[in-house]
Amino acid sequence: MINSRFAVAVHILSILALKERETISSEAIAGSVNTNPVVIRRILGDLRRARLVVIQPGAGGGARLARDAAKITLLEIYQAVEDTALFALHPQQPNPDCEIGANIQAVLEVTFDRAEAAMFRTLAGTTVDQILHDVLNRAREAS
Amino acid sequence: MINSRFAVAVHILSILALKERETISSEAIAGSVNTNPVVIRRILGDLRRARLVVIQPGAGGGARLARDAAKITLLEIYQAVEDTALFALHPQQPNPDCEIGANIQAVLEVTFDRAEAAMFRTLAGTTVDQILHDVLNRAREAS
DNA sequence: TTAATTGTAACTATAATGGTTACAAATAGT
DNA sequence: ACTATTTGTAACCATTATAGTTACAATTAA
Repeated sequence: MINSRFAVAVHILSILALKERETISSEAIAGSVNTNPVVIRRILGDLRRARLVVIQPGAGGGARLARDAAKITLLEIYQAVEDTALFALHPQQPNPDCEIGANIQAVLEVTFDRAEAAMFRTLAGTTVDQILHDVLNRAREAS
Repeated sequence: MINSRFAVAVHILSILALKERETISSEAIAGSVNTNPVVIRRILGDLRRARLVVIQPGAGGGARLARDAAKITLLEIYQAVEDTALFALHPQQPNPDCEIGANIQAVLEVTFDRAEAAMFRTLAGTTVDQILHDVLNRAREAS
């Protein structure tokens, strides 16, 4: 299972998209996500390194989007916060003296890459802007 | 990251596909996977419950495919050994008093389901038979 | 100068993961 | 009936991942 950092990262960027041009503190974001501000700052660090947000340190500081929300895809967010491959191979190297053991990992890698790529394509087809609009539509319908 | 049980399960079924109609013990499989037989038996238990293998207990017992390797897809294997959703949501419920917090999870679920479904479609397009043939082709090329 | 804020290290608690031992139950072969 | 083999599963262990927390130096606005 892909951990919650990705879900939280999308949440963070949706907040920044809503409050465009404002600078939002990790504490304010933590209030919406319902966690500790340090957890948010760690994820914001990944997003900053991926050039998705700009962070202003010091008093009155915080984060804002580095570019328009319509130009940030979920794939970019995923790659900013996840570094491992989607599928794990064997915990130990299989037996190289077995016909299957010697070759299964190379074959699985190709298959796994294809499956991961399919998932990536759908993430690349959704932007932060779209997420925000879906969220606001739901908020409107609920009221 | 999806754990190694899926990779090992595909490995197991490839062995059973190679030794069609034979009954293979968890110890023999463990020798190829390079792990403890109990680890194999646990995964075989999932595969049996999913009706992908048939297991013969007792002396001379072991596992064999429940049907032709060309009729077993990687998606069936994935669903046999994985029970959680691909993407985790937030560790804690987001703040329901925040417009974003109150609605982000419902929106993410839709998006995550689409991404997962795309991955599933590619897994459904590959069979154990194809994996086995790719493995054997590599084995031949390497010799 | 002060207060607010980030960045990061260090630590904790909990859960997931894979491996191991142990043993009852089932079964084949004699 | 006896023996040897094998599965199924519980119990436990070590390692790693995960998320949360405290603490504090560095940065910055006012």
